[in-house]
Amino acid sequence: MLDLAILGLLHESPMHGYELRKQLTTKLGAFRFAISYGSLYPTLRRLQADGWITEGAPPADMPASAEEVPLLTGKRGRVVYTITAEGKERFQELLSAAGPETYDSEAGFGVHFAFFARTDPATRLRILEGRRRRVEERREGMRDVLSRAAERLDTYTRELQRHGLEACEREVRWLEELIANERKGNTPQPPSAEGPERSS
Amino acid sequence: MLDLAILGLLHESPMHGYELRKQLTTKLGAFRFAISYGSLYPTLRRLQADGWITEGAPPADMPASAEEVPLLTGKRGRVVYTITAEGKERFQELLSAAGPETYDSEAGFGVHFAFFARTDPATRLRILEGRRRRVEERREGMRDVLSRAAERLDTYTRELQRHGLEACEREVRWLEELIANERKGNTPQPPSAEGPERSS
DNA sequence: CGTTCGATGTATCGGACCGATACATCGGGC
DNA sequence: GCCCGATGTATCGGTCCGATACATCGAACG
Repeated sequence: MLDLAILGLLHESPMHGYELRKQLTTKLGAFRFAISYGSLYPTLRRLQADGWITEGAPPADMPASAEEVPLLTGKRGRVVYTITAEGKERFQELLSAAGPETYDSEAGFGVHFAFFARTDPATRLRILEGRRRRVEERREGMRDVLSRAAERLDTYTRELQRHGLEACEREVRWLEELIANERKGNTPQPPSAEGPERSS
Repeated sequence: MLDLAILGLLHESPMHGYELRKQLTTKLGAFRFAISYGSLYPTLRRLQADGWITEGAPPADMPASAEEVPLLTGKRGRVVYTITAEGKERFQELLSAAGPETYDSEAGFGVHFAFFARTDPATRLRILEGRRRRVEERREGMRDVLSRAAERLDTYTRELQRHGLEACEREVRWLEELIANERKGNTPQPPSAEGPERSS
């Protein structure tokens, strides 16, 4: 899961750890995702041991990134990680492997979703529908609590449930829009201004 | 954090592990919280070693729960955990200790919030404002990404950010309602039907 | 000119927590 | 009589976090 995120970011451009972490928290952080160095560096070393990334700038057979690497590293920069060809294969493999862990955790879904542009349409749909089902289950659970046991809850607990339920309902609606868009054309969000959420 | 949750639930009524876990995921689960047995049982043993809970039914000086315990256990039930007097003190202590870890994690905030009915008003306000500040920071981060780097993101990543931003904005609004209510009267959510969120 | 300070950068350790798993018992359906 | 799903206790390996310790760089300030 962290593997996927790191490989995906390094696929776009080589980076060192610090920058990598920033991108992880900003680009993928929307859906609750913040990785600490205590996870990042061991993972980087493991990815390196498995041959999916290499330490040091691309070894001259990748001149395409010659314009970007210096921007990120200066020359004071320390360890720059670059994805290998095997790493790119591994990335695609992880992208398609959308098991239950993809839907269950916020972070897992967020990371997969962030790389949807490089995911094949069938997998995209599978992930979105799996996620929707998962959130619907959560929603039903909260509805049950609120309808069947509301009088046994104090005001704060009830308000907490109400807010959680509302968040679930919004997410389901969001997912349904995305699924509908996915089924129609491939274009997920046609350039119709920035206010399609005003429909409700 | 898990300590607080367990002590709070056992404060209401003695329970065994299985039931405890169900309550943890339903009552406190609204704000993302699901504990596994791999955390629950070691924590129970630690709480027991520290003298905050005891194994076995309440030792006869607590006849008040005589109606509830059999409902939960039958007589086939195994280990029933009961909070001690020291445990109740510890619970109050943890309730008031609202450090940054209270605002930072979803789970931490959710658990504290669920016990607001037993938290003093000053602490309630402190927690709500701390949480609001935290979510506002997240929100600003996402706004920056969307306004300053939107053209560098693909459609899916942008949509992910947009959805995350919207969720943050909703949560801030929710927190502000709660804070306003907290400042006015103590009654957090007066019985004005169930639709105060339609104001927007 | 030095020096202090915040941003950048690499790295590790203890511990919290998860996910899977193993087992055992109970009530009820077939 | 037998199996099966819900209830119930417990552990283990592994993932990830939070705190921390460093070291370097550019800029601000006296």
